[in-house]
Amino acid sequence: MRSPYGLQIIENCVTCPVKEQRLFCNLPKGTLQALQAIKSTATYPKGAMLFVEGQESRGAFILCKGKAKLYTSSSDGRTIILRIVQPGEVLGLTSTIGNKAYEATAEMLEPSQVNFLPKEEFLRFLAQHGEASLHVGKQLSANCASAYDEIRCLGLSASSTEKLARMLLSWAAPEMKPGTNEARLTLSLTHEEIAQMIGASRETVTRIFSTLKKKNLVSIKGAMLWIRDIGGLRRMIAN
Amino acid sequence: MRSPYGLQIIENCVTCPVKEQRLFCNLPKGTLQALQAIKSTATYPKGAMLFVEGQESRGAFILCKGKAKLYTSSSDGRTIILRIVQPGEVLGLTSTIGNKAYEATAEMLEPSQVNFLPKEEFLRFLAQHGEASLHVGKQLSANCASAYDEIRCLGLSASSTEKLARMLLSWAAPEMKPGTNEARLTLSLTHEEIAQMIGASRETVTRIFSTLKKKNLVSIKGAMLWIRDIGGLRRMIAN
DNA sequence: ACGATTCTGTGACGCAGGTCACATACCTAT
DNA sequence: ATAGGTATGTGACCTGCGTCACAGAATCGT
Repeated sequence: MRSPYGLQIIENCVTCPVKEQRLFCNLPKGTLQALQAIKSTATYPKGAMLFVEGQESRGAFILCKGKAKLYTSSSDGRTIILRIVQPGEVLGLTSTIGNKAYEATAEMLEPSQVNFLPKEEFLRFLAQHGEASLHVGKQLSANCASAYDEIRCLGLSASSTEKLARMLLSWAAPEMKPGTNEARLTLSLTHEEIAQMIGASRETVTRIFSTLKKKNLVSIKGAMLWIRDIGGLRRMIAN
Repeated sequence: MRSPYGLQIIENCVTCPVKEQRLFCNLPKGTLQALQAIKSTATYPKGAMLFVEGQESRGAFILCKGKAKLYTSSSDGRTIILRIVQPGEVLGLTSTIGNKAYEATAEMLEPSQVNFLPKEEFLRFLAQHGEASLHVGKQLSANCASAYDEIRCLGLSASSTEKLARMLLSWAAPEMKPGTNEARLTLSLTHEEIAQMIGASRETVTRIFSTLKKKNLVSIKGAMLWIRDIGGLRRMIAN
């Protein structure tokens, strides 16, 4: 089946072709069947919001395809991005488990497929499937780890340049083969959004990219970012 | 039984007088007995470290009495405090569940009692007691929430004054009776440590406290901090 | 009770980066 | 193409706060 936005839908969790690579979805068959029974699938366009900060939690969302950003804002318009959510991760888990209001807003960065798990059914499902509780634990644990990484980035950096370098390196990490001093990655965020991840202004991000290019540490064509000198970037952060 | 440092030890989890008020310890009797069987109790002086960032995780620690700080440092000496751990909370849970190295250092702020749960036994215990897994989830969920709060504080604040105001208000929150415009609390952290929580320098913290006193928003005698005007403090943060 | 640490308070100085104000480049739709 | 919106690039200005350098207070250990 095909949805709007040209998205190929994954209908069935049990036969999902990529479940093994995923933090939450890699469950035994019986458990997946139970999950399949309570989930409902939907697709969203870019810019759609799964939930908004402060809403009472309705349940959790498994991101099957696409990307999302999770952010909070202050009333004076400032925004900080808590994390970028990748396929296979679960959104709204903290609030659903803790039975609290959503602590952030989830907005799609691309056309995406999402499986919704209503709170009541999901909690009942967890109570009956100990295996799944463990996966919830692992997902929450990963959320914590990434939150701590962000705190490290925000708190330990002496300058915005350092924060940006940290970010680029953390993005490059998955693509990096040991031995090479280069990495290629497509950056799907705008300078504005990058600024919101590192707690800086949009102009500062633009300026830092300029000086990085000038120093031949990176080069950019369109959405393509080449890191030419990973060692050089590393030397910019005091770690 | 009494330990060094004049600490009255809680020997038995099953008969623990305060377990109900605690996030993790409020478990059914049978589960608590199983927990009791695998835990080992120890006491630590101020300054002792339960674990150090980067060590392979040995297990989780329940803080029964006392307080601890959880922090990471960069190699150039900068330090950021991730959170202050209160009695009844579990330390090292993220790393133990995620089976990764400890992502922070845990250091006692006061003489403390700690129950240690070795990794293997703890994971086996969780597999056998679904109820406990839920409590683990709740603790992890609380950890995430507090990490997100810290990110909000670091990222959304326009100034260090705002960050400090946020911190004071979050500390005051539990003590506050609705209607009053005052709160009293004892601050057990040094200016240096407060600075490490909000990502500022020690001098800045001292200076901000000076101006807050000058504006009659707070007053300080020794470790006692009176917030005289909660509304005034709130008006300092853009939220 | 003693010095020895460890905390707190304050001045002087410099610069990183926020803000404002534009100019230009890039998409997307009609 | 053309236009309207969004993203990027860059200069000018100014201020918050980090750093250094001390001095006084408080706390600790023996």
